[in-house]
Amino acid sequence: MTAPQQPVFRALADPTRREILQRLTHRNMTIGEVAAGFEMTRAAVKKHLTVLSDGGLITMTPKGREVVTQVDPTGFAPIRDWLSFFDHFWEDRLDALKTAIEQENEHDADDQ
Amino acid sequence: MTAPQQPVFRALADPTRREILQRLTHRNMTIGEVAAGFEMTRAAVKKHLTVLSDGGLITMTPKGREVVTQVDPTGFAPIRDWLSFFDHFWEDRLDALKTAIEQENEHDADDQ
DNA sequence: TTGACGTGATACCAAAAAGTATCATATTAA
DNA sequence: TTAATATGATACTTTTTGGTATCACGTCAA
Repeated sequence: MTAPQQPVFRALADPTRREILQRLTHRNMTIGEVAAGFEMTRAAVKKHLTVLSDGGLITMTPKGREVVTQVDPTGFAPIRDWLSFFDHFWEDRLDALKTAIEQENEHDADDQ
Repeated sequence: MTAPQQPVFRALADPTRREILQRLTHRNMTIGEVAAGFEMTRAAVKKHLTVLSDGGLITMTPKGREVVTQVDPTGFAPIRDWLSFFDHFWEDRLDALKTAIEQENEHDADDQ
């Protein structure tokens, strides 16, 4: 169970892709609709969508001759998990700091 | 107050840099010590450290002729903030879904 | 059925990023 | 002081990535 989070971080590294994600939260869109919202070509936008899909952040569902793209909330899990590692770390650090301060205070009391 | 998060996402996009971050949580290290833990050259590792620093994820403090690198917990804030946008979105969506289900149940009761 | 429409796929280009090699500079220790 | 050490800085190579252009294919509508 180790680190297949590269596709997710890769997907989020580009500002256009992050923008696409935000827009898709408002409403699901076909590939053409997403592309219409950007200055670049359809092919470029579709590449971004593929990267987002590879990262598990969106799903692409064929519907007739169109393809509906929508955000997949579960795709964010790997990032959250990775970040939680640091959360635990900070908690432990803070606990240690707290303990140290308490002991320091006890010593101060002893000194008096 | 909008979106200077590109450097952070950029910094996290590379697996070597994420690995460096994790190792730095165990103990602060000089540039040389960090570099010693990887197969690549010092120059390459130092580049990664620069990117991490630009992203605000680590601090680099000169100490004599050495430079001590350490994780900066506050640097993670931009990502968390960005992710929180989606959190709120999901919450709202769930609330809407819950309301819809409740109304659905009321209709069912009416039908009986 | 035929043509327009939405998408898939491929080849190609340019810029950014990852990495190496090399040399310069400052600091520490013998 | 001198030599070893740690880092800074620059130039260069290679790979990845973001982007365009083009054409093929399936689907829908007149």
